[in-house]
Amino acid sequence: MAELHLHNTASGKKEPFTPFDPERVTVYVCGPTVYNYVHIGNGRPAVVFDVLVRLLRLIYPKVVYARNVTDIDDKINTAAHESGEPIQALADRYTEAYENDMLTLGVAAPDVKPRATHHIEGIISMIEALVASGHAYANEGHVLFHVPADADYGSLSRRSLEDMLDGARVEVAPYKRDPKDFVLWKPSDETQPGWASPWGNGRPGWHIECSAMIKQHLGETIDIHGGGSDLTFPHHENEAAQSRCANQNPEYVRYWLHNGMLTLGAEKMSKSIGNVRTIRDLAQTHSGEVLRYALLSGQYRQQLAWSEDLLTQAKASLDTLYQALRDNPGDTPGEFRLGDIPADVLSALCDDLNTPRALAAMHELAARLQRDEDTEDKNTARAALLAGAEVLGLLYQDPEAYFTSGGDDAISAAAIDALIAERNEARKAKDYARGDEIRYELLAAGVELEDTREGTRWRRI
RNA sequence: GGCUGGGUGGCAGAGUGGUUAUGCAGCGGACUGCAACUCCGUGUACGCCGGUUCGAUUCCGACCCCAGCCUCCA
Repeated sequence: MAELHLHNTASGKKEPFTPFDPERVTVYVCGPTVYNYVHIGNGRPAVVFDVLVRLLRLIYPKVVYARNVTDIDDKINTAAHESGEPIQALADRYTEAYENDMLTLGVAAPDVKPRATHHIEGIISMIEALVASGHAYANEGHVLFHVPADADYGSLSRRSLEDMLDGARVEVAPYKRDPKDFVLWKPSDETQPGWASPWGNGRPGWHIECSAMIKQHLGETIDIHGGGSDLTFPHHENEAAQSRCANQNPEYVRYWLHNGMLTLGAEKMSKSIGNVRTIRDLAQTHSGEVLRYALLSGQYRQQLAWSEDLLTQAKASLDTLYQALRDNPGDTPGEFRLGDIPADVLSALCDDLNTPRALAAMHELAARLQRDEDTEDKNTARAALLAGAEVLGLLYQDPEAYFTSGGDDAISAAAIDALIAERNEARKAKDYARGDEIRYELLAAGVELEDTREGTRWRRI
Protein backbone atom coordinates (compact mmCIF):
# COMPACT_ATOMS: atom_id res chain seq x y z
CA MET A 1 0.00 0.00 0.00
CA ALA A 2 1.13 3.50 -0.69
CA GLU A 3 2.53 5.27 2.29
CA LEU A 4 1.24 8.74 3.04
CA HIS A 5 3.77 11.52 2.60
CA LEU A 6 3.08 15.13 3.43
CA HIS A 7 5.08 18.28 2.84
CA ASN A 8 5.88 19.82 6.18
CA THR A 9 6.37 23.59 6.20
CA ALA A 10 8.50 23.30 9.31
CA SER A 11 11.13 21.22 7.53
CA GLY A 12 10.45 22.38 4.00
CA LYS A 13 10.37 18.74 2.95
CA LYS A 14 8.05 15.95 2.08
CA GLU A 15 8.00 13.53 5.00
CA PRO A 16 6.39 10.17 5.69
CA PHE A 17 3.37 10.70 7.88
CA THR A 18 3.47 9.02 11.27
CA PRO A 19 0.82 10.16 13.73
CA PHE A 20 1.57 10.81 17.37
CA ASP A 21 -1.15 8.34 18.28
CA PRO A 22 -2.43 6.16 15.40
CA GLU A 23 -5.55 5.46 17.42
CA ARG A 24 -6.48 9.12 17.38
CA VAL A 25 -5.21 11.25 14.53
CA THR A 26 -5.77 14.96 15.07
CA VAL A 27 -6.20 17.63 12.42
CA TYR A 28 -6.83 21.33 12.78
CA VAL A 29 -7.46 23.82 10.02
CA CYS A 30 -7.81 27.57 10.29
CA GLY A 31 -11.19 28.73 9.12
CA PRO A 32 -12.23 32.26 8.27
CA THR A 33 -12.92 35.37 10.24
CA VAL A 34 -16.63 35.86 9.80
CA TYR A 35 -17.24 39.46 8.87
CA ASN A 36 -18.31 38.96 5.27
CA TYR A 37 -19.13 36.31 2.70
CA VAL A 38 -16.08 34.18 2.04
CA HIS A 39 -14.43 33.99 -1.34
CA ILE A 40 -13.35 30.94 -3.28
CA GLY A 41 -9.81 31.35 -1.95
CA ASN A 42 -11.21 30.58 1.50
CA GLY A 43 -12.71 27.48 0.00
CA ARG A 44 -9.40 26.01 -1.06
CA PRO A 45 -8.10 24.91 2.37
CA ALA A 46 -11.56 23.65 3.31
CA VAL A 47 -11.73 21.46 0.19
CA VAL A 48 -8.10 20.35 0.21
CA PHE A 49 -8.07 19.36 3.86
CA ASP A 50 -11.47 17.76 3.43
CA VAL A 51 -9.82 15.41 0.94
CA LEU A 52 -6.95 14.82 3.34
CA VAL A 53 -9.32 13.98 6.17
CA ARG A 54 -11.33 11.65 3.93
CA LEU A 55 -8.08 9.87 3.15
CA LEU A 56 -6.97 9.74 6.80
CA ARG A 57 -10.32 8.31 7.85
CA LEU A 58 -9.76 5.41 5.45
CA ILE A 59 -6.31 4.73 6.86
CA TYR A 60 -6.80 5.32 10.58
CA PRO A 61 -9.55 4.08 12.90
CA LYS A 62 -10.18 7.49 14.43
CA VAL A 63 -9.58 10.98 13.14
CA VAL A 64 -10.61 14.11 15.00
CA TYR A 65 -10.87 17.05 12.68
CA ALA A 66 -11.45 20.58 13.93
CA ARG A 67 -11.96 23.64 11.75
CA ASN A 68 -12.49 26.86 13.62
CA VAL A 69 -14.31 30.09 13.04
CA THR A 70 -12.85 33.33 14.30
CA ASP A 71 -15.77 35.30 15.62
CA ILE A 72 -13.87 37.89 17.65
CA ASP A 73 -12.06 40.39 15.52
CA ASP A 74 -11.95 44.10 15.05
CA LYS A 75 -13.03 43.65 11.45
CA ILE A 76 -16.23 42.09 12.72
CA ASN A 77 -16.74 45.01 15.05
CA THR A 78 -16.24 47.46 12.22
CA ALA A 79 -18.64 45.58 9.95
CA ALA A 80 -21.25 45.50 12.70
CA HIS A 81 -20.95 49.19 13.37
CA GLU A 82 -21.35 49.88 9.68
CA SER A 83 -24.45 47.73 9.31
CA GLY A 84 -25.88 48.73 12.69
CA GLU A 85 -26.27 45.08 13.55
CA PRO A 86 -25.24 43.55 16.92
CA ILE A 87 -21.76 42.10 16.67
CA GLN A 88 -22.70 38.57 17.60
CA ALA A 89 -25.66 38.59 15.21
CA LEU A 90 -23.46 39.60 12.33
CA ALA A 91 -20.87 36.96 13.20
CA ASP A 92 -23.57 34.32 13.49
CA ARG A 93 -25.04 35.29 10.16
CA TYR A 94 -21.74 35.00 8.34
CA THR A 95 -20.83 31.82 10.18
CA GLU A 96 -24.01 30.29 8.85
CA ALA A 97 -23.28 31.60 5.38
CA TYR A 98 -19.84 30.02 5.58
CA GLU A 99 -21.28 26.65 6.56
CA ASN A 100 -23.61 26.97 3.65
CA ASP A 101 -20.77 27.69 1.26
CA MET A 102 -18.91 24.64 2.56
CA LEU A 103 -21.98 22.55 1.81
CA THR A 104 -21.95 23.96 -1.70
CA LEU A 105 -18.37 22.81 -2.12
CA GLY A 106 -19.22 19.32 -0.91
CA VAL A 107 -17.08 19.67 2.19
CA ALA A 108 -17.96 17.16 4.90
CA ALA A 109 -18.61 18.68 8.31
CA PRO A 110 -15.58 18.57 10.63
CA ASP A 111 -15.94 16.76 13.94
CA VAL A 112 -15.53 20.00 15.84
CA LYS A 113 -16.29 23.54 14.73
CA PRO A 114 -14.95 25.63 17.59
CA ARG A 115 -15.64 29.34 17.81
CA ALA A 116 -13.39 31.76 19.59
CA THR A 117 -16.17 33.29 21.70
CA HIS A 118 -16.83 29.90 23.30
CA HIS A 119 -13.24 29.53 24.48
CA ILE A 120 -12.52 32.65 26.49
CA GLU A 121 -11.85 30.69 29.65
CA GLY A 122 -9.24 28.52 27.99
CA ILE A 123 -7.68 31.56 26.38
CA ILE A 124 -7.35 33.36 29.69
CA SER A 125 -5.82 30.41 31.48
CA MET A 126 -3.32 29.97 28.69
CA ILE A 127 -2.32 33.60 28.88
CA GLU A 128 -1.98 33.28 32.64
CA ALA A 129 0.37 30.36 32.11
CA LEU A 130 2.44 32.42 29.71
CA VAL A 131 2.68 35.29 32.14
CA ALA A 132 3.60 32.91 34.95
CA SER A 133 6.35 31.30 32.91
CA GLY A 134 7.80 34.66 31.95
CA HIS A 135 6.92 34.41 28.26
CA ALA A 136 4.35 37.17 28.47
CA TYR A 137 3.82 40.39 30.37
CA ALA A 138 0.92 42.72 31.08
CA ASN A 139 1.18 46.42 30.35
CA GLU A 140 -1.50 49.14 30.15
CA GLY A 141 -4.32 46.58 29.97
CA HIS A 142 -2.55 44.65 27.25
CA VAL A 143 -0.86 41.33 27.62
CA LEU A 144 1.96 40.69 25.19
CA PHE A 145 3.96 37.68 24.21
CA HIS A 146 7.63 38.51 24.54
CA VAL A 147 9.20 37.09 21.41
CA PRO A 148 12.84 37.13 22.63
CA ALA A 149 11.73 34.91 25.52
CA ASP A 150 11.14 32.03 23.12
CA ALA A 151 14.35 30.58 21.71
CA ASP A 152 12.50 28.63 19.03
CA TYR A 153 10.61 31.59 17.66
CA GLY A 154 10.98 31.64 13.88
CA SER A 155 11.50 27.91 13.51
CA LEU A 156 8.28 27.37 11.57
CA SER A 157 8.62 30.12 9.03
CA ARG A 158 12.37 29.59 9.15
CA ARG A 159 13.41 33.16 9.46
CA SER A 160 15.72 34.73 11.94
CA LEU A 161 14.72 37.52 14.24
CA GLU A 162 17.01 39.85 12.30
CA ASP A 163 15.24 38.91 9.05
CA MET A 164 11.97 39.90 10.58
CA LEU A 165 13.10 43.37 11.39
CA ASP A 166 14.70 43.93 8.03
CA GLY A 167 12.15 45.69 5.87
CA ALA A 168 9.39 44.65 8.19
CA ARG A 169 6.51 46.81 9.20
CA VAL A 170 6.05 45.78 12.79
CA GLU A 171 3.85 47.94 14.89
CA VAL A 172 5.80 49.85 17.49
CA ALA A 173 3.57 50.56 20.44
CA PRO A 174 4.54 52.14 23.76
CA TYR A 175 3.34 49.12 25.72
CA LYS A 176 5.67 46.76 23.85
CA ARG A 177 9.05 45.76 25.25
CA ASP A 178 10.18 44.55 21.87
CA PRO A 179 8.81 45.56 18.47
CA LYS A 180 8.20 41.91 17.61
CA ASP A 181 6.06 41.25 20.68
CA PHE A 182 2.49 40.49 19.80
CA VAL A 183 -0.82 40.84 21.56
CA LEU A 184 -2.42 38.06 23.55
CA TRP A 185 -5.06 40.17 25.21
CA LYS A 186 -6.18 43.74 24.64
CA PRO A 187 -8.48 46.08 26.53
CA SER A 188 -12.01 46.72 25.31
CA ASP A 189 -14.05 49.88 25.75
CA GLU A 190 -17.81 49.74 26.18
CA THR A 191 -18.45 49.68 22.43
CA GLN A 192 -16.25 46.65 21.94
CA PRO A 193 -16.98 43.08 22.98
CA GLY A 194 -15.19 42.34 26.22
CA TRP A 195 -14.75 39.72 28.88
CA ALA A 196 -13.60 40.06 32.46
CA SER A 197 -10.01 38.99 32.93
CA PRO A 198 -7.12 39.43 35.41
CA TRP A 199 -6.04 42.35 33.19
CA GLY A 200 -9.41 44.05 33.10
CA ASN A 201 -12.20 43.99 30.59
CA GLY A 202 -10.82 42.94 27.24
CA ARG A 203 -10.70 40.55 24.33
CA PRO A 204 -8.19 38.05 23.02
CA GLY A 205 -5.70 38.60 20.23
CA TRP A 206 -6.08 36.57 17.12
CA HIS A 207 -3.33 33.98 17.52
CA ILE A 208 -4.17 32.82 21.01
CA GLU A 209 -7.65 31.70 19.96
CA CYS A 210 -6.33 28.85 17.86
CA SER A 211 -3.87 27.81 20.55
CA ALA A 212 -6.65 27.55 23.11
CA MET A 213 -9.13 25.81 20.83
CA ILE A 214 -6.56 23.24 19.78
CA LYS A 215 -5.57 22.53 23.34
CA GLN A 216 -9.14 22.04 24.44
CA HIS A 217 -10.37 19.90 21.57
CA LEU A 218 -7.31 18.11 20.26
CA GLY A 219 -4.60 18.28 22.89
CA GLU A 220 -1.12 19.69 23.35
CA THR A 221 0.42 17.84 20.42
CA ILE A 222 -1.54 17.50 17.24
CA ASP A 223 -0.66 15.69 14.05
CA ILE A 224 -1.64 18.08 11.31
CA HIS A 225 -2.26 21.78 11.23
CA GLY A 226 -3.45 23.24 7.94
CA GLY A 227 -4.17 26.66 6.60
CA GLY A 228 -3.34 29.09 3.86
CA SER A 229 0.31 29.84 3.18
CA ASP A 230 -0.34 33.45 4.11
CA LEU A 231 -0.95 32.32 7.67
CA THR A 232 2.49 30.80 8.12
CA PHE A 233 3.82 34.07 9.39
CA PRO A 234 2.92 35.57 11.69
CA HIS A 235 -0.22 33.66 12.65
CA HIS A 236 1.12 30.13 12.87
CA GLU A 237 4.54 31.16 14.07
CA ASN A 238 2.91 33.03 16.95
CA GLU A 239 0.46 30.28 17.63
CA ALA A 240 3.24 27.73 17.83
CA ALA A 241 5.27 29.93 20.17
CA GLN A 242 2.31 30.42 22.51
CA SER A 243 1.37 26.78 22.64
CA ARG A 244 4.88 25.46 23.08
CA CYS A 245 5.58 27.89 25.89
CA ALA A 246 2.20 27.72 27.63
CA ASN A 247 2.03 23.92 27.50
CA GLN A 248 5.73 23.59 28.27
CA ASN A 249 5.70 20.98 25.58
CA PRO A 250 8.10 21.41 22.68
CA GLU A 251 6.02 19.32 20.29
CA TYR A 252 2.96 21.26 19.21
CA VAL A 253 2.27 20.37 15.58
CA ARG A 254 3.92 17.41 13.88
CA TYR A 255 3.03 18.41 10.32
CA TRP A 256 2.33 21.93 9.20
CA LEU A 257 0.52 22.03 5.86
CA HIS A 258 -0.02 25.20 3.90
CA ASN A 259 -2.02 25.60 0.75
CA GLY A 260 -1.01 28.02 -1.98
CA MET A 261 -3.01 31.10 -2.79
CA LEU A 262 -5.61 31.54 -5.47
CA THR A 263 -4.80 34.31 -7.85
CA LEU A 264 -7.07 36.37 -10.00
CA GLY A 265 -5.34 38.26 -12.74
CA ALA A 266 -1.72 37.61 -11.64
CA GLU A 267 -2.41 38.77 -8.12
CA LYS A 268 -3.45 37.01 -4.98
CA MET A 269 -7.19 36.93 -4.51
CA SER A 270 -7.82 39.04 -1.45
CA LYS A 271 -10.40 41.30 0.01
CA SER A 272 -7.99 44.13 0.51
CA ILE A 273 -7.09 44.16 -3.18
CA GLY A 274 -10.74 43.66 -4.02
CA ASN A 275 -10.20 40.97 -6.64
CA VAL A 276 -12.38 38.33 -5.06
CA ARG A 277 -15.06 35.95 -6.24
CA THR A 278 -17.34 34.88 -3.43
CA ILE A 279 -18.46 31.30 -3.31
CA ARG A 280 -22.01 32.45 -3.04
CA ASP A 281 -21.76 34.46 -6.26
CA LEU A 282 -19.95 31.74 -8.13
CA ALA A 283 -22.64 29.29 -7.07
CA GLN A 284 -25.18 31.34 -9.01
CA THR A 285 -23.63 30.27 -12.29
CA HIS A 286 -21.63 27.13 -11.47
CA SER A 287 -22.40 24.01 -9.51
CA GLY A 288 -20.51 23.57 -6.28
CA GLU A 289 -19.06 20.38 -7.66
CA VAL A 290 -17.51 22.24 -10.58
CA LEU A 291 -15.98 24.72 -8.15
CA ARG A 292 -14.62 21.82 -6.16
CA TYR A 293 -13.18 20.18 -9.25
CA ALA A 294 -11.52 23.43 -10.22
CA LEU A 295 -9.98 23.75 -6.75
CA LEU A 296 -8.64 20.21 -6.97
CA SER A 297 -7.27 20.63 -10.47
CA GLY A 298 -4.00 22.00 -9.07
CA GLN A 299 -1.76 20.56 -6.38
CA TYR A 300 -2.65 22.28 -3.13
CA ARG A 301 0.74 23.84 -2.46
CA GLN A 302 0.90 25.56 -5.82
CA GLN A 303 -0.74 28.79 -6.61
CA LEU A 304 -3.89 28.36 -8.63
CA ALA A 305 -4.96 30.94 -11.16
CA TRP A 306 -8.71 31.33 -10.88
CA SER A 307 -10.48 32.21 -14.08
CA GLU A 308 -13.67 31.70 -16.01
CA ASP A 309 -11.70 29.48 -18.35
CA LEU A 310 -10.62 27.25 -15.46
CA LEU A 311 -14.27 26.76 -14.61
CA THR A 312 -15.22 26.00 -18.19
CA GLN A 313 -12.55 23.35 -18.35
CA ALA A 314 -13.49 21.96 -14.94
CA LYS A 315 -17.11 21.68 -16.05
CA ALA A 316 -16.20 19.89 -19.27
CA SER A 317 -13.87 17.51 -17.42
CA LEU A 318 -16.47 16.70 -14.81
CA ASP A 319 -19.05 16.14 -17.57
CA THR A 320 -16.75 13.53 -19.06
CA LEU A 321 -16.62 11.59 -15.80
CA TYR A 322 -20.37 11.76 -15.30
CA GLN A 323 -20.93 10.82 -18.92
CA ALA A 324 -19.04 7.58 -18.36
CA LEU A 325 -21.30 6.81 -15.41
CA ARG A 326 -24.40 7.71 -17.35
CA ASP A 327 -23.39 5.58 -20.31
CA ASN A 328 -22.61 2.63 -18.07
CA PRO A 329 -25.21 2.44 -15.35
CA GLY A 330 -24.80 0.02 -12.48
CA ASP A 331 -25.33 -0.50 -8.80
CA THR A 332 -24.65 2.20 -6.31
CA PRO A 333 -22.03 0.71 -4.03
CA GLY A 334 -22.22 1.08 -0.29
CA GLU A 335 -19.37 2.12 1.96
CA PHE A 336 -15.85 2.10 0.65
CA ARG A 337 -12.77 0.86 2.39
CA LEU A 338 -9.17 1.68 1.78
CA GLY A 339 -8.74 -1.41 -0.39
CA ASP A 340 -11.48 -0.22 -2.74
CA ILE A 341 -9.64 2.94 -3.69
CA PRO A 342 -7.95 2.47 -7.06
CA ALA A 343 -4.20 2.19 -6.64
CA ASP A 344 -3.39 5.09 -8.97
CA VAL A 345 -5.72 7.44 -7.17
CA LEU A 346 -4.48 6.32 -3.79
CA SER A 347 -0.80 6.63 -4.60
CA ALA A 348 -1.36 10.08 -6.08
CA LEU A 349 -3.18 11.27 -2.98
CA CYS A 350 -0.64 9.67 -0.67
CA ASP A 351 2.04 11.66 -2.45
CA ASP A 352 1.33 14.93 -0.66
CA LEU A 353 -2.22 15.05 -1.93
CA ASN A 354 -1.45 15.17 -5.64
CA THR A 355 -5.01 15.75 -6.76
CA PRO A 356 -4.19 16.54 -10.41
CA ARG A 357 -2.60 13.13 -10.72
CA ALA A 358 -5.53 11.56 -8.91
CA LEU A 359 -7.92 13.22 -11.36
CA ALA A 360 -5.83 11.96 -14.27
CA ALA A 361 -6.23 8.45 -12.84
CA MET A 362 -9.97 9.06 -12.56
CA HIS A 363 -10.13 9.93 -16.23
CA GLU A 364 -8.24 6.80 -17.13
CA LEU A 365 -10.78 4.78 -15.15
CA ALA A 366 -13.63 6.56 -16.90
CA ALA A 367 -12.07 5.78 -20.27
CA ARG A 368 -11.75 2.15 -19.29
CA LEU A 369 -15.35 2.10 -18.21
CA GLN A 370 -16.38 3.39 -21.62
CA ARG A 371 -14.07 1.13 -23.57
CA ASP A 372 -14.34 -2.20 -21.81
CA GLU A 373 -16.50 -4.73 -23.62
CA ASP A 374 -16.82 -7.19 -20.78
CA THR A 375 -19.56 -6.50 -18.26
CA GLU A 376 -17.46 -7.62 -15.36
CA ASP A 377 -14.60 -5.35 -16.40
CA LYS A 378 -17.07 -2.51 -16.62
CA ASN A 379 -18.39 -3.19 -13.15
CA THR A 380 -14.87 -3.22 -11.79
CA ALA A 381 -13.99 0.04 -13.45
CA ARG A 382 -17.22 1.62 -12.34
CA ALA A 383 -16.75 0.60 -8.71
CA ALA A 384 -13.16 1.86 -8.79
CA LEU A 385 -14.23 5.17 -10.28
CA LEU A 386 -16.85 5.67 -7.60
CA ALA A 387 -14.47 4.68 -4.83
CA GLY A 388 -11.89 7.17 -6.04
CA ALA A 389 -14.59 9.79 -6.31
CA GLU A 390 -15.54 9.21 -2.70
CA VAL A 391 -12.11 10.27 -1.43
CA LEU A 392 -12.06 13.27 -3.71
CA GLY A 393 -15.60 14.20 -2.76
CA LEU A 394 -16.75 14.16 -6.37
CA LEU A 395 -19.35 12.32 -8.47
CA TYR A 396 -21.84 12.26 -5.63
CA GLN A 397 -24.78 13.15 -7.84
CA ASP A 398 -26.99 10.76 -9.72
CA PRO A 399 -25.54 10.82 -13.27
CA GLU A 400 -28.97 11.14 -14.84
CA ALA A 401 -29.90 14.02 -12.57
CA TYR A 402 -26.51 15.62 -13.14
CA PHE A 403 -27.33 16.17 -16.78
CA THR A 404 -31.03 16.85 -16.55
CA SER A 405 -31.81 18.62 -13.29
CA GLY A 406 -32.44 22.33 -12.97
CA GLY A 407 -33.47 24.74 -15.69
CA ASP A 408 -37.16 24.09 -15.30
CA ASP A 409 -37.95 27.75 -15.74
CA ALA A 410 -36.49 27.61 -19.26
CA ILE A 411 -38.28 24.41 -20.24
CA SER A 412 -39.65 21.65 -18.07
CA ALA A 413 -38.63 18.01 -18.30
CA ALA A 414 -42.21 17.11 -19.23
CA ALA A 415 -42.20 19.59 -22.11
CA ILE A 416 -38.88 18.20 -23.28
CA ASP A 417 -40.19 14.65 -23.18
CA ALA A 418 -43.26 15.68 -25.17
CA LEU A 419 -41.13 17.28 -27.86
CA ILE A 420 -38.86 14.28 -27.99
CA ALA A 421 -41.87 12.01 -28.47
CA GLU A 422 -43.10 14.21 -31.29
CA ARG A 423 -39.67 14.26 -32.89
CA ASN A 424 -39.37 10.50 -32.77
CA GLU A 425 -42.78 10.18 -34.41
CA ALA A 426 -41.64 12.52 -37.17
CA ARG A 427 -38.39 10.60 -37.58
CA LYS A 428 -40.25 7.33 -37.82
CA ALA A 429 -42.27 8.88 -40.64
CA LYS A 430 -39.00 10.05 -42.22
CA ASP A 431 -39.99 13.65 -41.66
CA TYR A 432 -36.43 14.68 -40.79
CA ALA A 433 -37.12 18.34 -41.40
CA ARG A 434 -39.61 18.39 -38.54
CA GLY A 435 -37.31 16.27 -36.42
CA ASP A 436 -34.42 18.66 -36.87
CA GLU A 437 -36.69 21.61 -36.24
CA ILE A 438 -37.54 20.21 -32.83
CA ARG A 439 -33.91 19.46 -32.13
CA TYR A 440 -32.94 23.05 -32.86
CA GLU A 441 -35.85 24.35 -30.86
CA LEU A 442 -34.67 22.39 -27.83
CA LEU A 443 -31.09 23.43 -28.40
CA ALA A 444 -32.21 27.04 -28.30
CA ALA A 445 -33.76 26.25 -24.91
CA GLY A 446 -30.44 24.82 -23.73
CA VAL A 447 -31.29 21.17 -24.24
CA GLU A 448 -29.13 18.87 -26.31
CA LEU A 449 -30.43 15.55 -27.59
CA GLU A 450 -28.52 12.31 -27.82
CA ASP A 451 -30.04 9.46 -29.82
CA THR A 452 -28.81 6.24 -28.24
CA ARG A 453 -29.61 2.62 -28.94
CA GLU A 454 -31.96 2.69 -25.96
CA GLY A 455 -33.76 5.78 -27.17
CA THR A 456 -33.36 9.53 -27.10
CA ARG A 457 -31.60 11.03 -24.14
CA TRP A 458 -31.12 14.67 -23.28
CA ARG A 459 -28.96 16.98 -21.24
CA ARG A 460 -29.05 20.58 -20.25
CA ILE A 461 -26.08 22.56 -21.44
C1' G B 1 16.65 43.63 1.16
C1' G B 2 15.48 38.60 3.63
C1' C B 3 12.68 33.99 3.25
C1' U B 4 9.45 30.67 0.14
C1' G B 5 7.47 28.72 -4.40
C1' G B 6 7.26 28.84 -9.64
C1' G B 7 8.34 29.47 -15.27
C1' U B 8 6.10 22.62 -19.41
C1' G B 9 2.44 21.95 -26.02
C1' G B 10 -3.52 26.85 -27.80
C1' C B 11 -5.27 26.57 -22.30
C1' A B 12 -5.07 23.96 -17.43
C1' G B 13 -1.70 20.77 -15.16
C1' A B 14 1.41 16.18 -13.65
C1' G B 15 5.99 13.97 -14.28
C1' U B 16 10.73 12.10 -15.77
C1' G B 17 18.21 11.47 -16.99
C1' G B 18 16.83 8.16 -22.72
C1' U B 19 10.44 5.12 -23.75
C1' U B 20 7.58 12.53 -23.17
C1' A B 21 0.77 11.90 -18.14
C1' U B 22 -4.26 13.59 -17.89
C1' G B 23 -8.16 16.98 -19.00
C1' C B 24 -10.14 21.01 -22.08
C1' A B 25 -9.90 23.03 -26.95
C1' G B 26 -8.45 21.87 -32.30
C1' C B 27 -7.92 18.63 -36.54
C1' G B 28 -8.91 13.74 -39.30
C1' G B 29 -11.82 9.22 -39.16
C1' A B 30 -15.73 5.59 -37.40
C1' C B 31 -20.74 5.69 -35.69
C1' U B 32 -25.51 8.77 -37.03
C1' G B 33 -30.89 10.27 -41.81
C1' C B 34 -28.20 14.85 -39.90
C1' A B 35 -26.37 15.79 -35.24
C1' A B 36 -25.07 14.87 -30.22
C1' C B 37 -22.77 11.19 -27.17
C1' U B 38 -18.96 7.60 -27.59
C1' C B 39 -14.76 5.33 -29.84
C1' C B 40 -10.10 5.45 -32.92
C1' G B 41 -6.13 8.50 -34.70
C1' U B 42 -3.49 13.15 -34.36
C1' G B 43 0.32 17.58 -31.19
C1' U B 44 8.31 15.65 -29.64
C1' A B 45 6.15 21.38 -25.16
C1' C B 46 9.49 21.87 -21.17
C1' G B 47 12.20 30.59 -19.60
C1' C B 48 17.57 31.96 -21.18
C1' C B 49 22.94 30.76 -21.14
C1' G B 50 26.76 27.64 -19.74
C1' G B 51 28.44 22.85 -17.39
C1' U B 52 28.25 17.45 -16.19
C1' U B 53 26.71 13.19 -19.36
C1' C B 54 26.92 8.76 -24.82
C1' G B 55 22.26 11.53 -23.89
C1' A B 56 18.97 16.88 -19.84
C1' U B 57 12.92 19.50 -19.91
C1' U B 58 14.68 16.43 -15.72
C1' C B 59 21.30 17.07 -12.26
C1' C B 60 24.85 21.54 -11.27
C1' G B 61 25.98 26.95 -11.84
C1' A B 62 24.83 31.87 -13.50
C1' C B 63 21.02 34.95 -15.51
C1' C B 64 16.00 36.81 -16.75
C1' C B 65 10.94 36.87 -15.41
C1' C B 66 6.51 35.92 -12.19
C1' A B 67 3.89 35.14 -7.62
C1' G B 68 3.57 34.65 -2.13
C1' C B 69 5.24 35.99 2.94
C1' C B 70 8.00 39.69 5.91
C1' U B 71 0.98 44.21 7.86
C1' C B 72 -4.96 42.05 8.15
C1' C B 73 -5.35 37.75 5.03
C1' A B 74 -7.31 30.91 3.37
